[in-house]
Amino acid sequence: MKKLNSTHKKTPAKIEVIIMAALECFNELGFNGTGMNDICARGGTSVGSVYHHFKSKDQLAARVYIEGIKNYQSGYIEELLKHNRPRDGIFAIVRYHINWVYSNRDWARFLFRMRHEDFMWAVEEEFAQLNKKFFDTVGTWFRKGIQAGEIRKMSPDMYPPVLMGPCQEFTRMLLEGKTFAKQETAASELAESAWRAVKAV
Amino acid sequence: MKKLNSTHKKTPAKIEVIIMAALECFNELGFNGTGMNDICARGGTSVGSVYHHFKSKDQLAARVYIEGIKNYQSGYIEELLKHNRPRDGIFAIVRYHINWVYSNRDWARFLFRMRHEDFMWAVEEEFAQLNKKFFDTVGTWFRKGIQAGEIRKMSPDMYPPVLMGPCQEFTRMLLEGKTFAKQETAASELAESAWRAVKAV
DNA sequence: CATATTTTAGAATTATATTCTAAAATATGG
DNA sequence: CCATATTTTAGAATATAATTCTAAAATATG
Repeated sequence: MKKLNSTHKKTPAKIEVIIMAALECFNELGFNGTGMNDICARGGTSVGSVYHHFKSKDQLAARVYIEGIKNYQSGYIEELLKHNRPRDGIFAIVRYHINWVYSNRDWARFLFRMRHEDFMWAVEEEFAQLNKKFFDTVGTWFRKGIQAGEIRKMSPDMYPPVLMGPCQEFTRMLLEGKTFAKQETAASELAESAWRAVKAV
Repeated sequence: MKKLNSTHKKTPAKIEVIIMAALECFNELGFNGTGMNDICARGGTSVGSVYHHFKSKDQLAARVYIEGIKNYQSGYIEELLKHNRPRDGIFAIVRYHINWVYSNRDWARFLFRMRHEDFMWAVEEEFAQLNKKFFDTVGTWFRKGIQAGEIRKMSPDMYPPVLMGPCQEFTRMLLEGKTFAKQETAASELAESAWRAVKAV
């Protein structure tokens, strides 16, 4: 009559509820402004329950972050791999980034705001792993274009900032309410800029 | 025999000591990881004293931020105004940004990490003011180049991200230990990229 | 020098993240 | 379906750390 490590059927759903409640609270009240109370209230659950599923407030926030970054990265890779020519790939990922932020504002806001929070140490290892895989894939894709002479040579570390820096900054402004530029305009102008910055000619 | 609002001679020095102690603690231990205790210990002062000069931990952190951003922005403007040709100005500010980060790591780390912290609401107004003045000045400078046809036309909101986004991302990587690129290499490659992205031809 | 004001110090208070205990719910072998 | 080991929930108790408070010390100025 012994059982081990089984898990109740509704547990994954409950965890998801807590994560979404946490995401909303953190966005509305900030990390420090959010009490475990607030999360429990919004998720319709109890302190004990939350602590049963998550080791700490930090762990919880970190899980939220991982959830978001996974979604972003997987879509990014999927989009990139649809294309072969450097120019097409660059336009695609810039567009992807901007669209993703426009249609996942809550997640995007959380990812931007929390990128450097203390609690990220709670998932340092996992986060590094995700990033490594992500940058490896992207790097491999771009190497083709560089070797084919379609993308100009720079120190390898410069490509990510040059390509994605502008959309990062633009979407940051967007989420801070500092710009109301149209999605379409932004996407095409930033993609064009990125392409000019790296194309070989 | 009545006096009002006078201030002891050593007060400004003390405030500076507290600010530097706070900067170091926050960088080493994170905002939440830092106790008022830690700051007092490092600054050789007492809780009561710190609270006499700063309304709260949030206020203190926010003052540190403002101190740092003022230094960064004033140097930036000074550098930009030394130049007249768009290309020269762009090279100068990219270089300035990178050099500033290399030679003010502590401040830079703090500014990056804390940009979206809750406590920034404590100085929202002042921060907005600084940014407005900063962007106005920069905007005015660039408008010349655009009108002279040396810089291509884009939505106005795109210039800041296109010009500074790459160095922002690069220096972020630098502070996270994700790159060891040489200061000189980074500066020239990123400046060149920025110039290609916006030049008219 | 006298005294109003500012500054310092540290104890007391308050707020809130975390731990703990026990009850309720659930899964599974029989 | 039953018995029971395990997981999950709940909320009270505890611990930690920010903030407030009170009084003493230091300082500026008429």
